[in-house]
Amino acid sequence: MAKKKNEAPLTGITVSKEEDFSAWYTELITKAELADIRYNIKGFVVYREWATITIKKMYAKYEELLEKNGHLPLIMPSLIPESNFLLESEHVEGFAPEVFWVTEAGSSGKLNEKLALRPTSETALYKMYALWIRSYKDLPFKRYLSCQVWRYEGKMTRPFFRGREFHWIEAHDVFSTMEGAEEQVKEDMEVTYKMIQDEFGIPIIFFERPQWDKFSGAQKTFAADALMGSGKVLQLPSTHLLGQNFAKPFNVKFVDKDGEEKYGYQTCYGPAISRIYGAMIAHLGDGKGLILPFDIAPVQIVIIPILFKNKEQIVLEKANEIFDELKEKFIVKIDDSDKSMGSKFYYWELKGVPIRIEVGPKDVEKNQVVVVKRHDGQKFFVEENDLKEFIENIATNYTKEIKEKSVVDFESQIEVAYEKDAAIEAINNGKIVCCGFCSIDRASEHWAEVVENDMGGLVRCKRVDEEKNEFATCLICGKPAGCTVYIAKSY
RNA sequence: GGGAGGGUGGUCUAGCUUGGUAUGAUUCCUGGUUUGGGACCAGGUGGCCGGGGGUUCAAAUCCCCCCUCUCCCA
Repeated sequence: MAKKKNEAPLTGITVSKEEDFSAWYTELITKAELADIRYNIKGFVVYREWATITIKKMYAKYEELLEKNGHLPLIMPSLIPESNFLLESEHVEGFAPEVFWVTEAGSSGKLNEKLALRPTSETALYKMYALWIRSYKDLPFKRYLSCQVWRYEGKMTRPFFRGREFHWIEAHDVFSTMEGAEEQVKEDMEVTYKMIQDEFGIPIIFFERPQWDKFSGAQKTFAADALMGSGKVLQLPSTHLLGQNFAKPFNVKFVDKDGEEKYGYQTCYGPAISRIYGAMIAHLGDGKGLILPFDIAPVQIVIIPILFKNKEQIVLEKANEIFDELKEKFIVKIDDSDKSMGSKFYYWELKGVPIRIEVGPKDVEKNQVVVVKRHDGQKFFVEENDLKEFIENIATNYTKEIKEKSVVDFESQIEVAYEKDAAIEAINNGKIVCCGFCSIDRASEHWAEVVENDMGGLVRCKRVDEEKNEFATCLICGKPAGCTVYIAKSY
């Protein structure tokens, strides 16, 4: 960050999001008091009150929908014995480099068996699943946990986006057939659209990841990429078809109708709420600070009394009246601190409170108030008698409005490329490239490395919502194309 | 994984080259005057100068190690 010298710190944001995203994001985090990065372990940050309230609400929404879809909650230990962890070899290989290990305890010193701080909970849960699942009548078996996980990230960390500890939900489901598992993957994707796009206002597209980029131990991985504008994408939730890859080593078996013992078919789904929060504030925020969806804002309405000498009393009385009228349905706050009016405006805009109500002496005289919407700055003079209905109306539409504004026209960001040079140019122009590619099997991994090195983009791979294959040859190796893929820069 | 730059009251910082009482602003607290888009006056609180070691009569400053943050590139 380019530090400003000798400048009194204002509460507001001083750099534009478009000109310097990193500096903007850092200022937002600090000044809106979302995270405190002064906790002295690399990659670990403190989530402050304002962020925590919203994150808890996001969890609640997600959990409600998962439970509606038949999931039950669990709380699992955060330590996993090494012997569990080693059972599925591909999984171990993928996660081993990132695991925090607990090797010592108390004054007695070294532990007999080292314990992993869970980087994800498959190897903790499936041991238990093997004990709990007995019959086809137990299936489908759908459980989820809301927890934190630890991964020793080598990449640059950034609050909420990427840390060595993050907060997520993981759902782990078992089915008697492969078809059941495949249906679950589709349900996971629907849930993702509903939450991320409709509730949190972030536009996404699902891709089937290539074999070399899938979840370690999965048969297939489907991952949502958030479209962050300017062609860059950010991976958000992914859902994984595990098939019987884990069921066999963990012995997740059931007795079927025909009396035979069979292995279950599994899926897992992992929305990282902390990262979704980061993506949300980054995507929706503006030069004034946060913009939040209505339901998950820590404060939904702030009432600001404008206090003139000798008229404080009538204004405060009116403000309290309005507060009482709205507090049943909404989270309302009166800011009657002795700061000046203007600095209160800036402060609550920074905090992303969706609705501001101003009450001044003039308003009291006219039996009206001033209502301002945070996300578009629209200002209304509202008759006192109409206020409740007016606010309810804003509340209903607020999130829809910010979603519509934030939906990126995906098609306009795509550029079809038949030549590598054209593709490189398109990537450099901030486009997502659509092109032919040899295949998504491991054999093609080195061609993806070529893409990364020569083009600066990553193969996000096959789009889930289309099945086209219109390219004759692979853009990179020139052999017949096996599929149509998308290539984009990534955060 | 590679590179660059930082860490001094809560925050932003001056001082470091050339070692010698820690600089200013802001926040916060007290009192007063104010208030339709970042108010003002007066007084006050607040520092193991990121941590450890070394050199020195003397270290924020010089040397070594560590921690941590930010940014850029793969």
